[in-house]
Amino acid sequence: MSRKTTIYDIARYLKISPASVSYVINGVDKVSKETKERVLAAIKELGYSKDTNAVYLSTGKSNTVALFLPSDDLSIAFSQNPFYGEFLGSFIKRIQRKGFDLLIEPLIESKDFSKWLRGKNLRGIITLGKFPLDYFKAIKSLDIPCVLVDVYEDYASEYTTLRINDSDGSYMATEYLINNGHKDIAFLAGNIETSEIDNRRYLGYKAALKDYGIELKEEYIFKAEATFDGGLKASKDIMENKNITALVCAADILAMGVMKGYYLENKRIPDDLSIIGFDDINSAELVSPALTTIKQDIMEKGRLASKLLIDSLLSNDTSIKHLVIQPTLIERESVKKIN
Amino acid sequence: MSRKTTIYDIARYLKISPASVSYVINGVDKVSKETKERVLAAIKELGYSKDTNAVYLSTGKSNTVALFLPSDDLSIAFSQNPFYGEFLGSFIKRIQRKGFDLLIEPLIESKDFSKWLRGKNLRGIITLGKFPLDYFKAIKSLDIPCVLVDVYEDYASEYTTLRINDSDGSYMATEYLINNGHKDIAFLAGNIETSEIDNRRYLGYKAALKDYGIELKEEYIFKAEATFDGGLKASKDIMENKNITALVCAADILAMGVMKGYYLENKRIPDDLSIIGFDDINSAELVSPALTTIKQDIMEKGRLASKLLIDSLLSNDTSIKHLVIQPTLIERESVKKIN
DNA sequence: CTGAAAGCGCTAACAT
DNA sequence: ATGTTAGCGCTTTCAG
Repeated sequence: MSRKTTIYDIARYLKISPASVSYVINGVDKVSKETKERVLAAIKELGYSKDTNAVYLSTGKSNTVALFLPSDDLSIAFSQNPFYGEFLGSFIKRIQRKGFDLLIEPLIESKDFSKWLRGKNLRGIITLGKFPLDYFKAIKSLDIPCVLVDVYEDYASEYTTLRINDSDGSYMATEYLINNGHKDIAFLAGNIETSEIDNRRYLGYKAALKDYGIELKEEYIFKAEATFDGGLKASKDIMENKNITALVCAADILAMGVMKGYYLENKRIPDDLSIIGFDDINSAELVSPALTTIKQDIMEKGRLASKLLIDSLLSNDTSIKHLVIQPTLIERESVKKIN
Repeated sequence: MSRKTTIYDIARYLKISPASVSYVINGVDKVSKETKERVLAAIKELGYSKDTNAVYLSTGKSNTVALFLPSDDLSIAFSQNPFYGEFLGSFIKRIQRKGFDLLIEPLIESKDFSKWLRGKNLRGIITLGKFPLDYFKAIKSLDIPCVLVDVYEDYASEYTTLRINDSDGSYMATEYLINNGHKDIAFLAGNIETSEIDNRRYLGYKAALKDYGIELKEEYIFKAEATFDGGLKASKDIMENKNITALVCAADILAMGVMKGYYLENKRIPDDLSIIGFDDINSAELVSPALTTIKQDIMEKGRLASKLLIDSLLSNDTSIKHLVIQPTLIERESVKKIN
């Protein structure tokens, strides 16, 4: 494999200066039409392509954007949470189309996070989920475009953010149940106290009940570890309360655990319990009955995230923006009309 | 934000030469213990970190490894195939631990793929799935370490490859069914003729039947589009043949489609049909009944892929290796013992 | 053991 | 319109 072609090779070949070559490559309008064409031809002929590293070194501007994930173990993160992969795919597509490279970084444990970060020479940053405040501060001190996806803490207001409207989502879910004749509607979530997302989803449930004049019963609120097994365990408790006809879950995975619990007890969904999930994960339409759920459009999320970042990258506009995505109801088979 | 610290800053600060600083940074044994310590201290104090771009420019060796995916649309690839995300997570973890950066690239349509590739200055390459031969040739001409994951075509033998043992997998599946008393075992796959993976899975099924003296019946072989809907459609045909008691599917997603079909007809799995899948995708344990399946360990796959690549990267050993991963049977609820 | 200096490929003044 | 040249930050001979 021969050495790669540089602008010097082209310049020598054409007996012109490297600068001229550089100009045509970068579309700087300083060269005659004729040389421009000759250069373009030579580029093809000699098989030239730009060395991005050299460009960076010269301009000080890298083309690398980093995506930070809130896990120190990427393999676990991606395998347990299909959301990451989907978001990544949607995000990366557009970011690359604009000529940026994407680096995927786990949440590294490091005192020198700030220093480490600086050494990366990033052009922009996007984070997914909750990080220790220190990390955000370090990112901020870099003074480069940055967008925070799915962070709900107070300090997020100082950054450009993107998230979905969680309370609207569970409001819709609850309302849908009510419209299907349900009054005894339970709610199942991970932890309303510690998870801001769960809390917001709870608030939507609560608001819907209130708006429809249905009393909120303390004993209709269930907690579980936010996993399939958590849902499975919770199903036992839910079954015990014979009055409950419907359940809104703060996550599909919980809903599926509950469905499993009912299946194992030979009870039927939606006959014995109407159930509605949240997220619309891939499995939601695979299970039987297919899960009615609140969909958060992850592809859309990825698209918006990249748009937010790219706009800021290209325009050097660092003003703070907050985008909220509206979820939608996906009607499938797990809710039964009663009365 | 102040300019980043360079080795010159450190050198000036310590009144030594940049070269010495470079030496200690790279562990070149040419500096006195004393200056070494002073440099190390200064690095901490001044907050220095290496500029990888400059290193590359100087040495010509980049630290970037690229992962190529066989889709021009990454968002679709990742969302439809959770496998990608999981593999990525597992792979990236180890590759980063060794200090390499990972670039994720879609299958770009380009006459100049070869040229484009060269401009990326990659240190190593890993591909996932099937690509046009031209692409592999271009990669090969780069003469850098490269590992092909899940490619079954003949030319793959010229590269280092990694795949699972598909025929063993379906052999195990079929054998398991036989051991559970089944004799009338159907097989469902995407397309045995065009997909080498499907073909191998078919071969394992066939071999198991033969070894156990069960006649292979043409009418027990079903074809479907390799999707959930494909499985759903195929379920109708399978139901019609009342003799069939069990089914081995070449993919979990197909199995789930079939399960859905049975559910919609008010038939029960595994009572009306025992079913076994292949892959162990995430949903496999979420559905009811949970799907018994052949697991291909994707985390393991990612780990081995990174090991293969890293070994070759660090040792400059470009000898060709072929690794085959053994799948395992995951016993769940979708197979019933009969007789 | 330490330093000077050339050079990696490109950009962007500054000259011509 | 085109050429010259000084960096960007680092590595690496080659001298001292």
